[in-house]
Amino acid sequence: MTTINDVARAAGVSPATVSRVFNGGRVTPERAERVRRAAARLGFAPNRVAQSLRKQRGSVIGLVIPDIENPFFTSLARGVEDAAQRTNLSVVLCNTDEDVDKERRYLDVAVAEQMAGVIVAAASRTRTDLSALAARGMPAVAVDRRPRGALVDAVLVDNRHGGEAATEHLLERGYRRIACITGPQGASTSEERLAGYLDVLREAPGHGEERARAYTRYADFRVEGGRSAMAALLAMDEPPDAVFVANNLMTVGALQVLAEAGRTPPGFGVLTFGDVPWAPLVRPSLTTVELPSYELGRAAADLLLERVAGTSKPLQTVVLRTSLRVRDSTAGPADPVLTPPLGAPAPA
Amino acid sequence: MTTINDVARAAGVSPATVSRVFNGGRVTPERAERVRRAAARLGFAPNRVAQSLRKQRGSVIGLVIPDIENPFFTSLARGVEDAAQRTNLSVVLCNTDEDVDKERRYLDVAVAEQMAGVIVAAASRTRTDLSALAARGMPAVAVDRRPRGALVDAVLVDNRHGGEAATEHLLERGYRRIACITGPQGASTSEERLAGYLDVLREAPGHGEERARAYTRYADFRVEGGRSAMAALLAMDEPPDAVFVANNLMTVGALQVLAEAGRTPPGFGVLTFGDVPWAPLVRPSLTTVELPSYELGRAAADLLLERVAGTSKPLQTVVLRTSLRVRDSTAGPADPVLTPPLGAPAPA
DNA sequence: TCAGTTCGTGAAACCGATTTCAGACCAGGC
DNA sequence: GCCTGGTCTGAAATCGGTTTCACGAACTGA
Repeated sequence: MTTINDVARAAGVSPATVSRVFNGGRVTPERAERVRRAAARLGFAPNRVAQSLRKQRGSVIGLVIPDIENPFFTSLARGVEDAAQRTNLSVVLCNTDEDVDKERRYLDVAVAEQMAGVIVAAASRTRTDLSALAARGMPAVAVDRRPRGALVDAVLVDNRHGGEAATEHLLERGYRRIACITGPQGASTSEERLAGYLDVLREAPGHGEERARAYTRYADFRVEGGRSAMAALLAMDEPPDAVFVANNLMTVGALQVLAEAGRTPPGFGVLTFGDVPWAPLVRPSLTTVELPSYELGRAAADLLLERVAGTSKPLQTVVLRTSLRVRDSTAGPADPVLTPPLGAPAPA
Repeated sequence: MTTINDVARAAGVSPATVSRVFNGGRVTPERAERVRRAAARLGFAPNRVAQSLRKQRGSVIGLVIPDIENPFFTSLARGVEDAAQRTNLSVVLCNTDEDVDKERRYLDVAVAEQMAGVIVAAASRTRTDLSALAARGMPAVAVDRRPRGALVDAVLVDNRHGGEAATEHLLERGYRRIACITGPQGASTSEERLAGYLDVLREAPGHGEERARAYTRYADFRVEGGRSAMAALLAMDEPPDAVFVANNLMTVGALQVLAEAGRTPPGFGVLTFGDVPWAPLVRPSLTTVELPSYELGRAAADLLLERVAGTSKPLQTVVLRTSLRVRDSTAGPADPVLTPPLGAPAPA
């Protein structure tokens, strides 16, 4: 390892001068050039560990996400990375597996490694604790989910609006018994998406909140949870004819169960929240509430970079909109006799 | 930040003693207890940056992968993480996007951050350069792909065997014109899988190497590459009736094109290398050469941890076997009159 | 010409741990 | 009583940078 001292000796200057050359201090051009040449010749690259120790701040930012296998988060990660790329900070990914303990360990590592900052998609709204970071003065940005009481910047999705748009769409297409499979109770994302669903059905003639709640199932945002929730819905006395599923993984589970039961879209309406990757493979194509996952990461990184640079702006919350992408899985119910879709010709 | 000095003062001992308490030096039990209590009371956690600087070795290991959106690598990452979990090392993920420059930057970061070691799934066999790591004495393990000439431990997959098994299976099921979509030329994985395919067809009556090569297309391991390769194959004068696709993403592209052309499995045989996630959604289910992705990560981490611990074993290469998982997409050709599947009754 | 700036520079302190080294202390053997 | 050997301890050096501080030279304006 060639150090700053080696370079200094080779260039006939003091280490302080070398440091100044690389950090924008004032150095006469002639000396600076000598230093640069010596550095290049020796293949000098500053030891980031020593830098971090002295500056009391590292040059990596941590991105803490709950599920690396979910394309939503990988796309988000890509957004973060692209934003960081333009600075000299590197991004490292920490996967918590929705496990609060694992998450806490990673946050401890972030502190111990003196990371420049952290972007956190919290594993739990109530149990994720960002206060240790704040106490150490480490900038943090919450993304997708805002942990309760955390005094941090946040970049969120307008989940409620997404839930409303989804439900309205299913109503318009003539589905009569619209179910909802949402995530765990207590997760802000699931609660909000559910709230959007309830908002719409509460006011819809023939539906109402009570009925909507009867058609609601809580699951765990995972494939298996989607399976069992869908199975439970199909086992009802009066099973639903459409379902709004509050995340992409659960949709996969739901689709499996539907296929096994022979109830395929669009006869049985399926609308999913969040892009299902490989969606092009699914027949019929899936109507989706699209999440701006990449932009979410991008925006979070921009916010964090500002804080790292030392801005003293008041805390911000940015909310990004979802958009409904209509495809074939919600074309209309199998049995239009009972419930003609809007604008459909009357049955013969 | 409470430091080792704060703890020392609070416990009435020297910093050296505090360090010894936490690193297994000899300290009288009574003092050790005093130190531990003081540390707990002050919420002391050693500053990893300072540790790294002094020890000349950090406590994170870098996992450098080419495509974080590919479930193969996320599963591999999980294997690495689980193995590291049992030590006090943390894993950070670096996504290179198959981009050699980005990869080089990450490797530089690994050196500058004095990481304990790196596990690399190389972006390029010829252009990925691990020598800088070796020069700095940083342990490295190549996984899935071995960069040319790198003197490192490696954990690989028996791609050739997988390619053979796949091709044999398609032959046995009665397909007559078996194509292969493989990855980029020069990538060891694509070359080996192709080699397995050629091995089998070279000896197969009615096939032979020349014909097999005519049915071979090189693509880029991505969805779009799979699309265009499949389209090119279908446009041939005598299009294939089955395809062996050398990775999961390209299979997605190929399936799209096949669906659009109305040529669906198993009438058109499709066999994919590597688990397609969401595979349960695809009808018919896909016959697959399964890759031991998790175990790959696990084994690579174990190897790396040994090196980090300072073993002086000679370099190792571990090769893990693939296994053929037969499902419905290779049930037999659409037109068994021409080519009765083995054991099928003669057509009436 | 002289006081007052400004600029460039290197010596030295500093970040927070680990580790070496030398000394204090004690027990045991002669 | 003295020497030997072992154990425990703290002072100080060290890792590789950044930053403060003081100093000398050059420049400015009167």
